[in-house]
Amino acid sequence: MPKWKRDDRAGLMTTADGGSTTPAGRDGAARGRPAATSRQDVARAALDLFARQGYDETTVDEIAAAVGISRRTFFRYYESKPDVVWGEFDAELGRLRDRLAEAPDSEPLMDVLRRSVIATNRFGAGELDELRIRIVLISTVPTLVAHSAVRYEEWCEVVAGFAAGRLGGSPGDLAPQTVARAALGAAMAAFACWARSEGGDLVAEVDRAFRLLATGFADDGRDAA
Amino acid sequence: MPKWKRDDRAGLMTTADGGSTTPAGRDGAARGRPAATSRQDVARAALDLFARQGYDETTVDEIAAAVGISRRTFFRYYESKPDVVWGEFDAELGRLRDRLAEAPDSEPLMDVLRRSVIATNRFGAGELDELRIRIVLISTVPTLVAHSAVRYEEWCEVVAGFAAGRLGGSPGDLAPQTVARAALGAAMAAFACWARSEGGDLVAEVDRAFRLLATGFADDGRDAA
DNA sequence: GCAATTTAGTGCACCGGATGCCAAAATGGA
DNA sequence: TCCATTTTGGCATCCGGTGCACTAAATTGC
Repeated sequence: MPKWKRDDRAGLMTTADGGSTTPAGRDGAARGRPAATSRQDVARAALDLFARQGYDETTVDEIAAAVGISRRTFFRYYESKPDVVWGEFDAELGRLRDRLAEAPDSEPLMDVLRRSVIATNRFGAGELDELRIRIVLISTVPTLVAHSAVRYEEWCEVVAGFAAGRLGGSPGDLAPQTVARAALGAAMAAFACWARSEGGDLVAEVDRAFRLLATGFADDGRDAA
Repeated sequence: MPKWKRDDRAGLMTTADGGSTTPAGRDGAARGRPAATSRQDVARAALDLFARQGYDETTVDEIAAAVGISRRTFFRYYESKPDVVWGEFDAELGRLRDRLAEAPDSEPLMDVLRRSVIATNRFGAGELDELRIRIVLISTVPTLVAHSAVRYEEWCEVVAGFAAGRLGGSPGDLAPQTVARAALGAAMAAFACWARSEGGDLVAEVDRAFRLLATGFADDGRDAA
């Protein structure tokens, strides 16, 4: 039995770098050798290369060279090349989970969902340019589209858990799953549309998409509000 | 303006093996060297191995050995390892496109969608076992979840095209995109639920999911019909 | 000032998927 | 028999990713 390599990436943390081996996970008194760079710096260099020469045309070695670390070290900052584009997704997902949990029971399911998704995606004006680059990459480069699916799966689990609490039954049941995956679809559509267009408003797009979803498409798309 | 460099694997055929380099694409008079095996045989051997020892634990070399071809030849039958699990998806997608196009304008959007998705997924009793294996793999093995996203993207394009025709505007607009991705979500939820449970009815699950979606979730999930 | 400890970085070997290239095999037909 | 045609197969190569052993730099306590 060779048994090289199992997948076993089960251990995901809710907050960014939850005490793992990743460097740059320090705040106060720095003990051992200081980190040569930071996740941010790596991401900046990588995104820059991606924008200039394309994602698939940029090798990990190039990114590593650009920030002055070795290839091996790159993989200590990010688990994989696609992860650079996703950035601090884990933390964001945790915030979404919290918001959903804190919502009052009186508030309708879809309202909570729309409000929470919007709230976890409020970005400052300075962040929007980079966000757009990230989203365009994620939604157009096949390699990234593929990798992203795993992230979306985590997102769906969170939403399905919340929906199951509201609708009854377990998160794996059809209704919560349908709600979760449809909500994901709405969010993806909104983000992609925003990223592709020039001067749009992200929040407005997300809002529209979720209201469309809540109303249902039975009336052939004449949306209220 | 940076160039985003698309992958450019655009050349996908609608019918299985539309004259590409893939072997086994012959029907009548065989001229050159005969193909050593068929896509079906490769798929059977591969799925068998996947079921017994797991997807990630099965290498392409093992599959190739099982059907008695070389590793290199395997990649002529299937573009990639995940593609084996997806099988003849391209053909199915083509049929969906046709059905959507043929639907009468009088029929409501969501009805057409539900009916067409169900129609393209009617399987004989003998095919259900294999289908279940495929779907369980696709929806649980991370590698396959990832790869599948690219296929789903193609599916969404077809549905968005149809929705744009009904709603007006271009397929890239928010409304058609939201419809398409939400529909995809419903379909995925239905398939996954069916595959995980034992004695369920696939058609019934898809029907339920799409009706749920059409109604909208605004009323907190008390579904009609 | 000096070990011990802690943390980060590095080099190397190796795996597995995927691709391009070219030669070898197997067939039908002139 | 020789040729065109088509598939196969081996080989080299690329790239992402991982395990392992080892080195480098900093802090703490003596």
